[in-house]
Amino acid sequence: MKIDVTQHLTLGAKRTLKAFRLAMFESLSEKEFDKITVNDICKKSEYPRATFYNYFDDKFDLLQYLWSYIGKDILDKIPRDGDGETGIVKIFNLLLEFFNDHQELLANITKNNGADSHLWHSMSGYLRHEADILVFEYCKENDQVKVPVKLLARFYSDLIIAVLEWCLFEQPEINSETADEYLISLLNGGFNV
Amino acid sequence: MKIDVTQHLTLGAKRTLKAFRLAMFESLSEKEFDKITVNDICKKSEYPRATFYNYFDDKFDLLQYLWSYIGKDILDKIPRDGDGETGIVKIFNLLLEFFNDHQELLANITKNNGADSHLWHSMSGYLRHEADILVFEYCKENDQVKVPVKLLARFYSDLIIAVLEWCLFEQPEINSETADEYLISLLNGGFNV
DNA sequence: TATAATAATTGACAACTGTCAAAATACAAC
DNA sequence: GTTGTATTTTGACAGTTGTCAATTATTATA
Repeated sequence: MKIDVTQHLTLGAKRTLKAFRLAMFESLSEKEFDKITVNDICKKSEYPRATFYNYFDDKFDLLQYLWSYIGKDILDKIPRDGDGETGIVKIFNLLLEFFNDHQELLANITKNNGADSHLWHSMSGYLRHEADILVFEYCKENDQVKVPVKLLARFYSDLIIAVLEWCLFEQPEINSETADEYLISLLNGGFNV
Repeated sequence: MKIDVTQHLTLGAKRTLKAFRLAMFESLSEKEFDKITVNDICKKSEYPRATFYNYFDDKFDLLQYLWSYIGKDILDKIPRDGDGETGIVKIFNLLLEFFNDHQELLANITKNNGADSHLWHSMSGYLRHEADILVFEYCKENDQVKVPVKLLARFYSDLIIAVLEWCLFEQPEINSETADEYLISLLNGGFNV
């Protein structure tokens, strides 16, 4: 990203960002990500290529920005002051709920691409990163563990994404109670249940 | 990959594959992956671009092939008939040992790129995939778990890669006993130790 | 509202990408 | 060895990428 979207943005910048965001989102429902070119985005948004590169490094960068824009909705709902296991389950449930409420977004991702697509990897990478930051806050308090806190947080965010992926792609008809059971089972170690 | 390297290869094909493999490996120690172009690889290997595209889809594809070629060494050492927890620790130890024995490879990866680089993601993605297949075999036997076997295997392979990454990038001076402790702690759930 | 400073937009450029169909080479059967 | 077939190699092409320095528009201040 060439500019800092957390800083104050002029009207023009907001307008341009919005146009690129929408163009990418629309393109994603039309063809697979690999086939989308910066030219496509520019034709759709009616901006010349050079303008695109004033804002983004490349199309991957725009995608990342799109996720973070969409993701704001989820992140705002998550309580900052959770406690360990409960907090993790909470984050997981909010993510699962988010995708249930945004079927058309999930459809876009799955449409021309599977769970192995660059598209999902990009989105799940973003979610994992955000989850990692939150979980780290939860773990910090807990100092009677043998494992470094940063590693522990990574472990939990990996787990959240793994179960989320399972629910979205392998078992879409799953109910949220079973999903939570899976999560908690793994949280307590798989072989020793 | 445009050809099937598991089938019989002619002398010419082997020669060409080797040239590209070595060119990529050498390039990786010279500059960061993002900066390496297909042209660079072709200049180094003394083949025209079109020949490159007869074998690989793009430079990412060549990289993937390079990992699988290098990875053969590790995979061959891993026992196919492990049992649950012990098997997972065994895989982890072999991976850690492999990187200790191949410092120069790890140096290449780390040189112009961190743990967040495309380079390491590509390699760890390959290792995770291979670990997943092996772990799945280990888990299949165990039918008293509440969680789907495929999800369980994914969970364990994620864990192996997470601890491996920790050892290689965050705590390179770690001894293998502590590393195993971390792994086993997480294997039994983090909060409940 | 006039002005200076700042930010956004632009077309043109050189380099890189991936794909042909044609040419050259290697291979197997006789 | 010669022949015909299959594979490998090749140069040339059209399209895409990312970067300039120059131009235009927008903003804040007087």
